[in-house]
Amino acid sequence: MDEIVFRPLHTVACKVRCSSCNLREICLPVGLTREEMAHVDSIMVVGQRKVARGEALVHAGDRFDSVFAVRTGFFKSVITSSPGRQQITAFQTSGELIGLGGIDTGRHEVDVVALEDSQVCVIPYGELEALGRAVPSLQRQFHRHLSREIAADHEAMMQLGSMHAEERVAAFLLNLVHRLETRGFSSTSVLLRMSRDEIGSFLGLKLETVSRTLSKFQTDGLLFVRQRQIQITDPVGLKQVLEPAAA
Amino acid sequence: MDEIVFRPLHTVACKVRCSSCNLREICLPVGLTREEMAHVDSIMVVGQRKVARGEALVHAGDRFDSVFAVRTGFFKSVITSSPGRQQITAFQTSGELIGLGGIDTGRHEVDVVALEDSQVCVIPYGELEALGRAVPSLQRQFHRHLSREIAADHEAMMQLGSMHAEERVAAFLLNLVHRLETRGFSSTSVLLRMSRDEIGSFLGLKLETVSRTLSKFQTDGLLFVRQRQIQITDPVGLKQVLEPAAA
DNA sequence: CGCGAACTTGAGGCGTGTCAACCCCTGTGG
DNA sequence: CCACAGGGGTTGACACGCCTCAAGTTCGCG
Repeated sequence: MDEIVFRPLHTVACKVRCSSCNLREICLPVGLTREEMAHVDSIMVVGQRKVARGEALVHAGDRFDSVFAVRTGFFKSVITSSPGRQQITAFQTSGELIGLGGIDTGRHEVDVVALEDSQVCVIPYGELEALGRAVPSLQRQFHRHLSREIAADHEAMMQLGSMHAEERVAAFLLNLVHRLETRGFSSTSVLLRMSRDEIGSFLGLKLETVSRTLSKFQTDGLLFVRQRQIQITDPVGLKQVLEPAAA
Repeated sequence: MDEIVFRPLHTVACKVRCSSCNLREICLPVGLTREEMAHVDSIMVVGQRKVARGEALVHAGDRFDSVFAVRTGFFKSVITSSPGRQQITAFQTSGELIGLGGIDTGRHEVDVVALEDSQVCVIPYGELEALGRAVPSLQRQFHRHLSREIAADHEAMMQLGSMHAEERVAAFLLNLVHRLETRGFSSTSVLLRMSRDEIGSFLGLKLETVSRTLSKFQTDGLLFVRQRQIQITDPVGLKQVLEPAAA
């Protein structure tokens, strides 16, 4: 009811430059030369958008015309088929691209919701395509991002299809911590941005099972849990949860 | 022990032309004009390769330098993490691309195995990239294929994460039949190319559960099963398995 | 300070996994 | 042409992991 009313609903027409972004080593333009990045900056109009916690960045069914790169914050992508049936397909954080599943049909296939106040770059897909033709290494990086999402989805399928609850939760935590570590955060301490229910939706488990599993890990001395704050005390032990029969 | 010995292990250096391929309306070059397709034919060296039933097209860890388009036959893509833990991530048939998950790392992440004697086009990735720059609509189609795989993986995650056994099997059959229908096959009759065990691996179920579920569908009058031959007698009923509470 | 949402923990039920026996189909060799 | 072997498929009995339902606690936010 307050400031939300005044915030524009769509893209802020404020130009953002990749070359001066602190995510340039993680995000779309990884590995571009200074000149290439300057070229990208000069041609591609990248807008910026803020999304408040709980708000949707895109809705399923929306026309697809841009991909989004997370600058700051945390998002979930949720697919809904039959009413009531929902599945979180990914959690995205800084430097990760959102909306890639919509290129094919021209419509977004997921709802994307901010889990905390966040900021994204809005990258018009048409411009990205055109610029990819002019800057091969940008094209290459875009393809790598698409491919990375495919490989990540396969890993998620592996977890959903062939792991027990403890293994799924362990894999989830290790994956999350690893991604955060790449971004300069602690490798042993995480503040979860998502609820137990959301973790469960991603892992194909109920929230109670997630909660119980975290409690068990604490009992087993692998980590400390206090609500959404997690401190991993035995990273090796946590990895061993994934090894079927350790020596 | 017979002719297999004489079949070259790698790509047959035989040029294949997209323009004269009967899959051109389904495969990578969908929607290209006659001129564009001629251009593609003249530049891109697409090899061909035969893969016998049970043989691997690629192994996980292999250097990635080509994507493959299925011409004829059927494949499974299997990801293996910890020894013993396996997950089939997809079944591919004619017109579908294989190996897209390997672009990012430069190594294939899956084993791809033929489920019947098959033929693929070998599309060198470097050439595809270059040609995409020259032919925008080819680039667009390639992106759409990448995006389609992402969306398909999300659908698979939805099945694995939030459906019961009956729903998964029904969704699997409907998806399979739909894809085959697009290729001109019957929408009610399928000859499964994969074993119960392989279906189970894809769906996150045990082979016994797959078998039981198919039997139950038969008892319920939705279909006839005889080994790998399936005749869908009540397509509407089968779809209703996916609707939580039908009227 | 108090309400509601999120989380934890317990008890019991159900769906799918496990283990095992049997059947069917195919291919092979006598 | 039949016997046999073997892999794939079916079916049953039972076990167990996760879900369901429910009560109680903690935390965050207005």
